[in-house]
Amino acid sequence: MLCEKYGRILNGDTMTKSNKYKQIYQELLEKIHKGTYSANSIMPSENELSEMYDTSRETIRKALTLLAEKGYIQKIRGKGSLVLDVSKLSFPVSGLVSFKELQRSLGRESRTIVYDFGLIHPDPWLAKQLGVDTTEEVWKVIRAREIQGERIILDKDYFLRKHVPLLTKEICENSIYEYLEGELELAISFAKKEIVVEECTTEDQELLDLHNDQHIVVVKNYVHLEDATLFQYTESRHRLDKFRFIDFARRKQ
Amino acid sequence: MLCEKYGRILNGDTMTKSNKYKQIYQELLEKIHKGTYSANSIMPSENELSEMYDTSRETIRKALTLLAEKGYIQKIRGKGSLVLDVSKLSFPVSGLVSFKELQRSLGRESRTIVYDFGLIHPDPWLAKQLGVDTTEEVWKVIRAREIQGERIILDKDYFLRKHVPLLTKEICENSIYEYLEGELELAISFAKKEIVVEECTTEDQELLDLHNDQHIVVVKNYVHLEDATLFQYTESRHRLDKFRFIDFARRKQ
DNA sequence: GAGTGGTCTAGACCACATC
DNA sequence: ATGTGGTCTAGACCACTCA
Repeated sequence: MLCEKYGRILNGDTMTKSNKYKQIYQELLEKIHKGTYSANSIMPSENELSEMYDTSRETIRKALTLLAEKGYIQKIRGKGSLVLDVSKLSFPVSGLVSFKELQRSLGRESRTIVYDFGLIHPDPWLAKQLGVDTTEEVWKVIRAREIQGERIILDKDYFLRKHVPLLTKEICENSIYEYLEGELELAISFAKKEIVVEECTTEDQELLDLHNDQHIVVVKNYVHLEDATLFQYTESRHRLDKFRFIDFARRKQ
Repeated sequence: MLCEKYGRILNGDTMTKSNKYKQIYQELLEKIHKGTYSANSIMPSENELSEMYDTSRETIRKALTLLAEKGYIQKIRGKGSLVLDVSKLSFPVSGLVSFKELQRSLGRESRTIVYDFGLIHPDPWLAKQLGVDTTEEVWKVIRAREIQGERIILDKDYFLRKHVPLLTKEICENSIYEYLEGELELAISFAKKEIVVEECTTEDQELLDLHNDQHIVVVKNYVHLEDATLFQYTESRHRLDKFRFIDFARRKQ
């Protein structure tokens, strides 16, 4: 039975947490990607799945709810769970998607240029954004993202030092998020994102390859930890013609 | 006990569905807004709530999960459910927010100008967007949204006639969404939103009050019904300086 | 009428935080 | 040691779809 497999995975060396419904979610997702459960067909019912995975129906439902929230299936009452067309949804979705993930999924050549990097004391505006006072120590990182030879995105990151003791230029050249989640195991919980269009600053013009654009798309990110404290403020400044944002919203309530 | 109250509400004339956890969600939300559960304090525990509402803990958890997904509380393991600062989250969040809701929440004077309205057969491009062929009948609605005397947003809506038999100019001048959900009780299920910046068309320049802008922010919306069929495609074209998008993303998995 | 997903229950054990 | 939220179970009834 499949349950044995989960047992082994869960109790193996690499896994730290048991999470049957997440394991089942991963397995089902694989089957959708491989076409075992093909687009526009109905998946096995919740009762069938709970037998197949030797678990309770509520646990299967948690796994299916995850799939539905991420847009892989659509549950239809009285009929079953419809597998949606994955190929149409492969683009990463709103939320905490990092630059590296984005590039990987698009398969493009990219490079990161670190312009500025160090510890500062925030000015009053930044202190307010971060919800601290101006005596706090803050990491400041200014990076340009180069895609196919053009500097497209200017990322300005500010982290609270008390949450991130050490940061190096090498880390900034790769993915800060990967470092934070992988090395520090910081628990990023939720983020507020705000998208507006602003007029270009001289900094934008110096650090990016703009084509006489007057404007720039600014994505502001406020990232919170699991205890609900704010620990990062980021501005991601995108050239107009290369900006794209996709959001997959599911009706709640 | 409170449960009696729910019993009455649920079995009353106006309610059609019993949904204990949604009722509890509404009650708790009210208490948060009223300050009974104040910002930065810990709510009653799940066990306490399940006694208070005379229900099982899993049902309380469903209500709390709703609150957390919408950003009103933050659950912290071992500690409790932290009430977040509602005043900072009052702006409508990503998803299926209609123009009317948005204006209402901002309290601004606004007007809708219907430029074009009628039944068409889609051209090949639109047919592809909607996932039908060119023989299908489609409602086409072109509206400008005027805020404080300036035409800021150009909305281009396309609905499949087979899902929306009747549409009038009056409905378009108000909220189509309210009509669809209120009158037709259409079950809108999920939407994909895409935000890009495009060059202005002559149509944009004619129908909006642009200030020599070369570009315009385009929000493309693909709206699906509960049976996963696509039934609406919308383009919302915003003047650069008035565009704002807010997204509240919660970490999943 | 049989099968589906949606809701609900009354337990249970766990990891974690606090005292 | 106690209390918290996170997970899981084995039932149950409901509204809905479809033959």
